[in-house]
Amino acid sequence: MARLPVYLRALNALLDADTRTCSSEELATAAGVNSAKLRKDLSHLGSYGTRGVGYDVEYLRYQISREIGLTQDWPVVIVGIGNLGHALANYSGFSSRGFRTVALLDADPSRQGELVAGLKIRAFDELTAIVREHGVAIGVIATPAAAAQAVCDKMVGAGIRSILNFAPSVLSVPEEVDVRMVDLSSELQILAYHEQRKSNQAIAGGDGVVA
Amino acid sequence: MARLPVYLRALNALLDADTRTCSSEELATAAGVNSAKLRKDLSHLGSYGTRGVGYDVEYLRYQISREIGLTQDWPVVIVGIGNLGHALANYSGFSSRGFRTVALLDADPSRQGELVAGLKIRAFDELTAIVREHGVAIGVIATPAAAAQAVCDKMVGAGIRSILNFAPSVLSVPEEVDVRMVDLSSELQILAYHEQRKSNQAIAGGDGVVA
DNA sequence: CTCAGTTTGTTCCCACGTTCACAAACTCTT
DNA sequence: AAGAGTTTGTGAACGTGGGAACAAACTGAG
Repeated sequence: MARLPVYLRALNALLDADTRTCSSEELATAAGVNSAKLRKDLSHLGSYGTRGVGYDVEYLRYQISREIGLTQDWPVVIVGIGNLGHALANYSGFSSRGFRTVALLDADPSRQGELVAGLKIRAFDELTAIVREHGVAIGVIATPAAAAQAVCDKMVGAGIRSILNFAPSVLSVPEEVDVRMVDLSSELQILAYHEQRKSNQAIAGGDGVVA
Repeated sequence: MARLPVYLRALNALLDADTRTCSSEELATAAGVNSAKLRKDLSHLGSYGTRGVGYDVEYLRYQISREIGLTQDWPVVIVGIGNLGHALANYSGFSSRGFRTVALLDADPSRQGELVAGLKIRAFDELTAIVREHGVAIGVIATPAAAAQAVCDKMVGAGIRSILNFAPSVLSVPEEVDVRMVDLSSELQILAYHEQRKSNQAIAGGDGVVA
């Protein structure tokens, strides 16, 4: 379920505030969802709450971590060390949550050898060997759109089965491979769409369509 | 609709390949969706296709751009110029799609004055004045989680009504304000979740739960 | 002009996810 | 020990979104 990471974040925040137990209502508010939804989500993992009391924050946190798979080590490779790849390599949110960046790859020879976030940028050709050596299952694509499909194909060929794609390009992959797409400019466009509708409503008091 | 930007990308790709007209089937494949869904989405905008022929790529592209609001200018401010803010400021996908970054803001005085992507980093205090001056409606938050809500509140106070939040923190805003959240580590966690289930299936041939 | 072929726009149906509402279960006071 | 007060887990209604299928509309050939 895509909301588990949100719950996990909320639980971590509660732990930081030394909260030992919490109700579904509190946790739901912190996570920004309905409390019934939260309870149903959690009940799919098992009965980790106590009626009349609530949830033990530490215990629930561990159970969700385990469910997501954060109790194990996830080696990750990042391909495409431009501005975005650079930022991702330095992003503390990855390493602090059980993800370990084992290699940074770039096709541009002039960048290879450069030190980013304590790792030397290596040649894209080394991908297969690195995946084999570290047992990498997750790959991050931060290349331009034109290169994304080729990088993806090589990742799949090397055995990677989960891909996080930041390139604005639809990837075609075998069925057993998961792709999650993060398109930064799409997000802005969606905001602009809603913003425009809000403006039109303010002006026309309607849907902005002139008959 | 959240899929319009995807369609727009696909149409741009078709235009680059000098395609004048396309069927819903082609466009749907390029966008990675079902053709019936695509037709239904497009029909919400109006009847821009011709039965027996298909859609005029250029015309449809313009109509979608107009619907999203890309025919107008969208000034944007980015707050928090760390690794990620830096990458966003340099990200060509924003400027090439009608979004104009008018200011970069950071609370850290030692960074202020620094030149990033042709813009000088300015003090966070200047936010309200900048929003007023440029008519900014969209704000991007790329600060640490701890600062996000305060930045958000100041944005809302200054009149910003659409916020793109990269900080891993749930923002509370008035109803009329839109927030889109992009949580990079959540994306990785969702991948890890699926990856773990795939591994368990491969080993146990079941759901991985031991009775 | 007519008819076969093609493709859009739309209707109908289904499945999923969300929410409400309530029973089961726990705590604490008296 | 019993009852009042909480809070979880879940069953049932509801709404939304997706997909198949079909009618309407266009093209082109004969």
